[in-house]
Amino acid sequence: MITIKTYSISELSKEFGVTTRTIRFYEQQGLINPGRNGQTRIYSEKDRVRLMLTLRGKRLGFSLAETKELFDLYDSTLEGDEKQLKLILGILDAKRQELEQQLQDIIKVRQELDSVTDRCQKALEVVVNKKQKSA
Amino acid sequence: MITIKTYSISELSKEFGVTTRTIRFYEQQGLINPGRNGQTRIYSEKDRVRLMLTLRGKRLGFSLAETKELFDLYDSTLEGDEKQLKLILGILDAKRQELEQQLQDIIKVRQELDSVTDRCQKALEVVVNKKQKSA
DNA sequence: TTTCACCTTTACGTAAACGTCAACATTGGA
DNA sequence: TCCAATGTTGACGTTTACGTAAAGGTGAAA
Repeated sequence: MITIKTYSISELSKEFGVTTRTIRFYEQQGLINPGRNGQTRIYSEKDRVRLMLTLRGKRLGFSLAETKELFDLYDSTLEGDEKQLKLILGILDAKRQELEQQLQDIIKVRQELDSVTDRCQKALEVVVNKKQKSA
Repeated sequence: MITIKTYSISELSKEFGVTTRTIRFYEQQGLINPGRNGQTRIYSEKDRVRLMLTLRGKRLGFSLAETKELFDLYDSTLEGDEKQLKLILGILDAKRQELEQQLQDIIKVRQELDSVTDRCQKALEVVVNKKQKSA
């Protein structure tokens, strides 16, 4: 007998630190597609992964619509015709470029943070020195 | 005579591809602080840089409030006392961790994009092969 | 059996980040 | 002189991503 691991909404909510409202909202937006036991939602591993991916996208500033688009693309790769597949490849490439831009942004912001930290530490030294002298 | 480079709102709007409404909104939120010539706003290089940084932050999913916080931190490093400076250093560290998380996210999403691309290209090959055989 | 904890739907509320008028000032050219 | 471009301040509208009740079903434990 094969048993497939499933999750309740509160399990997922705890694991990822989001409210159940959020999870239901993502379903409403077509990002996840849990099964049902009567009225109650049952989440599969696939749902869990998609939730994870959705949250990861969010951290990168992806809108839910963008993430859904990627999910739909993923699903459609199995049945697309030539034209469709080439279109998908194009979109994927655009996303990759977006990510590259973000990577560059991160590097720059990191530099800026470092520079402010430096400046801050020097200001701190000055203050501490003054305190020592006055003591 | 020293001349300092200034910019009009439309110049900046064109350079960065945002509407003038957006620039005025950022001012209202305290992110930039242009001078005035009568009623008309005059933007300095500092304003231009801050606009650039704000937009960069946006691409990384920073809220305007967060970016403003960083600007305020930057400004306050020049006059902070010890306690204040240590607090700032703490906040900077938190931001750095956030950036690290984002970097990890980007790497993972990039992998996922690559994997979908792969899958897509293989599906494309299958389609193209079929076409050749039928020809 | 009642009291939880946990689940559900429906629906209105809200904060952020602008868009989109409206109505008006000012300024450099034809 | 007048007009088009560019600027200004409100102020209301819109989208996204949920928050927050309200009102109720369900199963297990006490």
